Amino acid sequence: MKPDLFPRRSDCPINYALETFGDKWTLLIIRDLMFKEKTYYGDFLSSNEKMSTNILADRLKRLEERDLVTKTVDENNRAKSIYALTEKGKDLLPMLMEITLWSGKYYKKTNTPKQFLKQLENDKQGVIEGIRTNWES
Amino acid sequence: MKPDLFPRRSDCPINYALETFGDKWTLLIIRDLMFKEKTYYGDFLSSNEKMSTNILADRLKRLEERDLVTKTVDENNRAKSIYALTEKGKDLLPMLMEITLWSGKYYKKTNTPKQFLKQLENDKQGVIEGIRTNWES
DNA sequence: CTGTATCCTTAGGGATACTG
DNA sequence: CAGTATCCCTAAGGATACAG
Repeated sequence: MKPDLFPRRSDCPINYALETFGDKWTLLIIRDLMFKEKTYYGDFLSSNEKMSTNILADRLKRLEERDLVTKTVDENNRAKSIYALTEKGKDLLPMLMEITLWSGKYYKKTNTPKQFLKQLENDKQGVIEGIRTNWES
Repeated sequence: MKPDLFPRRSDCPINYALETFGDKWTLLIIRDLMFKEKTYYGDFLSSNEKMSTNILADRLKRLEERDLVTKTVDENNRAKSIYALTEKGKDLLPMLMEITLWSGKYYKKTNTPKQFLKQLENDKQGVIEGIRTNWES
């Protein structure tokens, strides 16, 4: 793994996380990779939040630089790339689950089904498959 | 509790979280309130990340609007205010712990002691006191 | 010291055109 | 479709002055 050689405001772990994915867009890409099995450039563009192409390209590049995401050529269509989470990226799952639980508790309009939040609360391990099948677009 | 009446890009819970505290500064204030028991305006300014006064004022206002933080007059010195986490704010603790664990695994320079990360891993509940005593500034 | 306000520069990001 | 590039406006935010 590449060393992290980006300028930092401090050595605080919270700050490290913020400087790695702390903006209004990056975590949406992680979400799509983790829960929606999106893999192509166009997949990310089609999300509800409507991110623009320059932002997407920029964030994918940053995620690659920070070793959260890999970019490989699709052998079935060498004109496009497959984006995938690294171990470092996949390890954000527990954090994403906690975020989902928190939002589920306080954001009444969340599109995550109530019974699914309950299931998440009871079994925080090994739920990624459940997430993938239950998550609404 | 006030209803959430802010414009949203989507009803996704991850997106809700991003629109509530998804920027490079807000979570640092939450961190200071949660782990360092900072309560005054100047306390936040003195953190390592050196946020400027206009940013701090703006973020504190947003956090109040979103019911993560309360602002009350200090009866010992009525010229200053005491900032504190609401239940909604305190409920971010599990997420902050997961962030700390993740950064501890991948950010080698983190100032969080190794044995403390191990303790956090083993006992994710009821560790707030431990965090407060072990956290380095 | 607690905040607010202002000035000003840079970064974020929407729209869209363009290339392979 | 995948991805880059440009145009241009707005938001973020550093520095600093100022008021209570």
